[in-house]
Amino acid sequence: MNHFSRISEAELAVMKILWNAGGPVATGVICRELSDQLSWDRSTVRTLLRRLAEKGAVEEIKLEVLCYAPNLSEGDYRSSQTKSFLERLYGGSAKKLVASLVQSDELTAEDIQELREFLNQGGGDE
Amino acid sequence: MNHFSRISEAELAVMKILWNAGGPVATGVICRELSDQLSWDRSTVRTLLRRLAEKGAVEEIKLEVLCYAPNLSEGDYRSSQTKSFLERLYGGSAKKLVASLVQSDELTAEDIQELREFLNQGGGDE
DNA sequence: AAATGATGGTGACAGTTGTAACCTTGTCTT
DNA sequence: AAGACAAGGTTACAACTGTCACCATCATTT
Repeated sequence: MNHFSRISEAELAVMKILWNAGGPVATGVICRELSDQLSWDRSTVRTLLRRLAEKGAVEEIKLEVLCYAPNLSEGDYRSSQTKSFLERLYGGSAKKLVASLVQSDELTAEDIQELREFLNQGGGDE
Repeated sequence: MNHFSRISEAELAVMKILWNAGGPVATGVICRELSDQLSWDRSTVRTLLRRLAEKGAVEEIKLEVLCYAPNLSEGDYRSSQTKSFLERLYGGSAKKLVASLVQSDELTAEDIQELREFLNQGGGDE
């Protein structure tokens, strides 16, 4: 379930489009969107789509026209990436990560308050 | 200060050794350590060191023998990586990241307990 | 002295990633 | 019909990564 982990930076931008769309999206639509957003060439985007399909990260659907749909959810992807990121940089210590976030001002005082509440009420397991 | 961001996965293992050491570390020491830990060949490790030096991520120091020392701190690296990771996957919302950590089963009960304590005691600001 | 082992220099090679270009065919416009 | 476009197929190419191999030299051991 996580051998999709090898989604590259550029490929991720494509995935985001697919995640935001409800269903399958046509090649042309994806290309135009990324061309607008990031000035990527149609060829470039199609290469990324092809590679994602080869990796199994998206499904290629033949409708009127070629369409693509994600084979993994954004949530699942985020989870697996977060897990490996945590492992790689913080030796798996979520506390260290959060401490780092707090220290670098990525978390506002309100965020922290919210998180406290979140954790103190059923946020955790138990 | 963050054009070092392009440290690869394997290179990171080398950096960790350097970060853990107080001062410059000899090539041989690094190679032996990584050979033990990860069964990497001496050549492999030396290639990584060479590339890190080319990128400016480490300094090559000529003592009795070639030694290496990091050019950026682990903390700085973690910060910059965390920031970009946060941006890429959570649109910059640290709160979402933490919520995701808590919700997914990535954290053990103890992890969560630690986080609670961390946030409840001086963890936050104010 | 010859063999052994550590150190350093350099080259290589396949897989991944970013970034297209070129060509063909079907369709829509004029 | 002829030209302009969109869509799809295929190829390319350089930079980055993971993994070494080969070679020379210097010091140490036998």
